[in-house]
Amino acid sequence: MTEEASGRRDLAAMLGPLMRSLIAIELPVLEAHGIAMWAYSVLTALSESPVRTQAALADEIGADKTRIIKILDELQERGLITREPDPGDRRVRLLSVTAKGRRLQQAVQADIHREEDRLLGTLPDGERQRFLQTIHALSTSARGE
Amino acid sequence: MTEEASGRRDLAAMLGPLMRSLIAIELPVLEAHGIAMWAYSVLTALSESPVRTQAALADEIGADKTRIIKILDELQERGLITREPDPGDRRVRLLSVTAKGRRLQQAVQADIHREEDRLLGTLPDGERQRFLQTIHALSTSARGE
DNA sequence: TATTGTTATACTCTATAACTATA
DNA sequence: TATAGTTATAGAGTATAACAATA
Repeated sequence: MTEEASGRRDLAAMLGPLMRSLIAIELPVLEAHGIAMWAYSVLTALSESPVRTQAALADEIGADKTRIIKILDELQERGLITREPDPGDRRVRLLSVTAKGRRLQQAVQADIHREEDRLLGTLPDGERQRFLQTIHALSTSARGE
Repeated sequence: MTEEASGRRDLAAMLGPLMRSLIAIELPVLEAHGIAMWAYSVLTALSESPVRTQAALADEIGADKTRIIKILDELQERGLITREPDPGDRRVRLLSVTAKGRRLQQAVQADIHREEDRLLGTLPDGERQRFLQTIHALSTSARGE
């Protein structure tokens, strides 16, 4: 028995190893596609919808506005995103994904989901769907902090 | 509609914000009890069961053997853990939690669970229990990587 | 020679603050 | 003056490699 009298384990203590496994799964996939993790995160966020300012994008992916600049530099240079000054307010940069960027994002995500499914395959059938829904609900409610 | 044609979002992309929320919840609690996050992680691991080598403990909490040394130094100095050379092999250090350490761990964990329950309170009733079970199953199966 | 724990070093990641350009 | 973006600097966190003690 590895369980304790205290009832249940901490959520973070359970999610930590899970996160490490997921990252270990993702890293080789990302490397195979020639893209770094945060860059993929940016690409995914922009694939969901364009963003008006870099600060908003940084906030959306849980990063700092200063941290994503070099990432955006590289993505733009590779033609994976566009990054244009807003004509209405030339201080802000309008960000969106290009067709090429979207194709890369979808290819990477398909591979990642395939690997994730192996991990989720250990779950009973109905549980898997419920779990994904619950995670989604919690993660979106967690953003409003 | 924030959803994409791609089906579902990445697990890591959903768990990331959730982890950040949990850490944001834990930090003030840990600070109030005067213990750092990794130190609490060590205390929790040793509260579940003693460990024979420091490397095994490090592995168990997902850290590096060199990283936990100063943490163990402090925990020992504060009388929260014991750390004795194994008489049978004096290279290894036998690690266990003291009564004082266990009391602290339980106090901190109680506070953390209380805060976590607020977050989980947004879930429908039955779903919450199922979610905890699934997370537990996945996290333990994730350790065998 | 192999292993445990330790220390020292270098490297990466991240946060803070200062700067520019626009408004 | 205030805001978006950028750059530079410093700090924390982490990994790598070398070392000492024991087997």
